[in-house]
Amino acid sequence: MPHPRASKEELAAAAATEVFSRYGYARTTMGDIAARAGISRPALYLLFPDKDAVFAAAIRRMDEQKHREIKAALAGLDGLHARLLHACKSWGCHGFDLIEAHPDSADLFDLRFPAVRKVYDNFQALVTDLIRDQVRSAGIADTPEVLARCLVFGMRGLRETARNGKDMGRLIAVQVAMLLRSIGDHS
Amino acid sequence: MPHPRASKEELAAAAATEVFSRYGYARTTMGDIAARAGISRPALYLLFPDKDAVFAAAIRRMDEQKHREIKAALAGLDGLHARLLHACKSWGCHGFDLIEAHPDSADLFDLRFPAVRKVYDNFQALVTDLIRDQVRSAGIADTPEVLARCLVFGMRGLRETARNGKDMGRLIAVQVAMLLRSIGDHS
DNA sequence: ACATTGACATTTTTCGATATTTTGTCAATG
DNA sequence: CATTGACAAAATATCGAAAAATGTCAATGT
Repeated sequence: MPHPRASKEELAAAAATEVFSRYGYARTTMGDIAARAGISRPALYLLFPDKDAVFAAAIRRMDEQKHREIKAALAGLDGLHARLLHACKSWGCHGFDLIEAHPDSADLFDLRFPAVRKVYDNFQALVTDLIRDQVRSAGIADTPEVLARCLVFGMRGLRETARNGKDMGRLIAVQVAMLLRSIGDHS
Repeated sequence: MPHPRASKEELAAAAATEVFSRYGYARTTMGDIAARAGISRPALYLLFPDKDAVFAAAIRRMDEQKHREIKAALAGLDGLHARLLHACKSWGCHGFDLIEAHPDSADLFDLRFPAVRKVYDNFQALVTDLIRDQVRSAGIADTPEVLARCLVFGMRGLRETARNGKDMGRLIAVQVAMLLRSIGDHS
């Protein structure tokens, strides 16, 4: 038997995701998470070594779910442009609405957390995979990785500058279009 | 007589630039600035209505000087690629070294200050002017303004992520190259 | 008259000492 | 053996007093 249908860690991480999303990192206690998970606080410490580990698990959980959503949607889309555009809009615009809704949850985007940095790295990897073939075939000097990284930079700067702005989708579209033109894609 | 060679406001702004650059916004007092300018604190209030106005003047001063530097250097460069690359590297890498050297001066980059937002807007305008002709002639759907904005977003995200990283110059170069390829420039 | 400033009231920030909360780890329990 | 009540250490919140900074004005000097 590989794993129960939902491991205890998974259940606790799910509870943590809810509480962290609602109150942010600083304002949620291990007691809150344990209560939401229906276990005692020491039991939570048996599942994770410390609060940071719970946080990392919650972030990873959210990230994995978002990537599953994106990849499922991508399967039904044709053309690099449509696929990249959907990935970026889904990740950048709608990806973290729940989190950003709460003003105290800005710490969920603090790059000082390794788990948060990994969210950006994962998205960069996703973009890299999407554009790799086109970059190779177009004979671009820069690698797909570094081009993807530039796009993520742009989306991060955009998020900082135009947080919750409603033209965020349009600006992401321009960034995507720029990247695609720069690698010779016209799909 | 239009203006004395250096108005009192200008002298005070120069003093403010020094002190703000060294200690950041929060940790410099009107007394510090007045002392540096060699005037009394009430005299400083005669020149500017409040601390924010002094801050705005200092930022504007720095920004204008950096733009003068960039434009002077641009006059000696040929080709859009060389010109845009120099502008971006100068602005993004070396532009605010002095300020960023001090760990307490992060507030100098806080977008909540209108004067700081204007720094980004001014740089966006500079980039827009540089690329306008090429964008027009290449028949790109997006405007030069919005393309320049994307580049500024990217540089802002880069600054957040890779603060003081020594590969910042290279990443800026990639962003510049991406933008130029996307508008069909190969200079 | 006019530019300048010492001195003041008000607001903001800092500080320190105390109380509360939270974390992480047991030995005890069922 | 899985679970938890209870504990010590550390972090954080609280709060009143002290210090500092802001913005203003009447007084000063030229």
